[in-house]
Amino acid sequence: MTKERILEAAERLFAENGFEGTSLRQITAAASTNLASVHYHFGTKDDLMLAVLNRRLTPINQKRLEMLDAIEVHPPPLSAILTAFYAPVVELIEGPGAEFLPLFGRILFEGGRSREFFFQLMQPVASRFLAALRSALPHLQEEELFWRMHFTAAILGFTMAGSHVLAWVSGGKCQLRGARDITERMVEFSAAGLRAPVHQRSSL
Amino acid sequence: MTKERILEAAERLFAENGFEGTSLRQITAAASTNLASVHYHFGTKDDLMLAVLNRRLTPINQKRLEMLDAIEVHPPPLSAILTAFYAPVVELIEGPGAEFLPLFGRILFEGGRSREFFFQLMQPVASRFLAALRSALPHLQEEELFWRMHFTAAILGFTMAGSHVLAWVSGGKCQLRGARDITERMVEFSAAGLRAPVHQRSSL
DNA sequence: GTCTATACCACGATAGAC
DNA sequence: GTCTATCGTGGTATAGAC
Repeated sequence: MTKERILEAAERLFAENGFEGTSLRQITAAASTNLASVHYHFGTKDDLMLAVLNRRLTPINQKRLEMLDAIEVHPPPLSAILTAFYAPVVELIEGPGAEFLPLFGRILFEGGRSREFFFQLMQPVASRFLAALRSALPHLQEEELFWRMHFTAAILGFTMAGSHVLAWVSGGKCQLRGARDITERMVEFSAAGLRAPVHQRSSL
Repeated sequence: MTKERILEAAERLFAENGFEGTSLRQITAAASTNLASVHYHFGTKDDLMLAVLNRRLTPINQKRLEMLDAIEVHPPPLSAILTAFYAPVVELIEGPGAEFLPLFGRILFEGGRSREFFFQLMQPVASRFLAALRSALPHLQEEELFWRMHFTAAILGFTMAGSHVLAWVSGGKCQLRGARDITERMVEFSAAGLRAPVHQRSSL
């Protein structure tokens, strides 16, 4: 299927060179098709980007909600909530979706329509997880919870999108092992951060 | 000074639209000069980007090392180390460097020469801070320390580069207050994460 | 040092044959 | 559905007057 090949090539090239940094000519060459086929199947370059994003993110978000619903302890333990949030993304590194990962963080910074669309796809996930976190951390004020949820997302985004950062920080000594290992490290760190005692704020 | 005006305009536009997404024509128009002056003062578009990066990052890193050296308690407390790492960046939000912040994270994801250059500028800072963290957290294995330093950097990068993420997570309810407030929240969260107990890893 | 003018090329998009 | 051919725009970079 031509459409599928275009999606595959676009995913890889957008991840490598960014949206503006990738031309439709590169994409169609990599997909062994012609320039016009992109417009036939997707409309514009923008729409192609949204299709690439949607193809990976929708199944991930479904899995996240399934994992959240599958937690049987009530109120759900913090580590289970975080695992449900992290694991479906981290698992991509072991499968065919690995090409997508650098895009994951990039979209948040590149702005444009893809960022809006990203947030739109994330909305049901965000509200469900915020509710779960609220029940696991009832003592946290709403604003504090937002900040800490933000930090929690940061850890995922940076780790997935920027493996080169880790490679550099560690001087190459630190490599990505299995998805389980990474998820555990992220859950450990962010669970502790979410549970950190809140000091009084010094300034307004 | 034409050179200064170009740097100013380039910083803002790169931050808004990315490197590939910004044209020299946009930059020279915003700087009220002509297309050729960029090549006269900086050489290529690439070199201009490096100049923009260097102008902000070098003073920040100097201040970081000064703050680290100024800690008088030994071994240095974790919160003081983290404050020295975070504060010089966060303080930009209150000054003229605020335009630069979105670039900060973007560079890590956009790749290219600017990322290499970024790491090069960060190298002395990274080794000094890793040493300080090692002395504050002597029980952590080297690999664990690298991961957690990575998460610590993630929190800074995401918060600085992606204020829209926080705005969205909170539905606009959560706004950026002063630099002190933000730094404290980041220090609290990451200090707890760095101190989290290490469980045995399940997989290799 | 700073400008105008322009060379030259790659871009996204489209029309129309097959 | 897929192709070739082409349009118009805007990209980086440069030559040469002032």
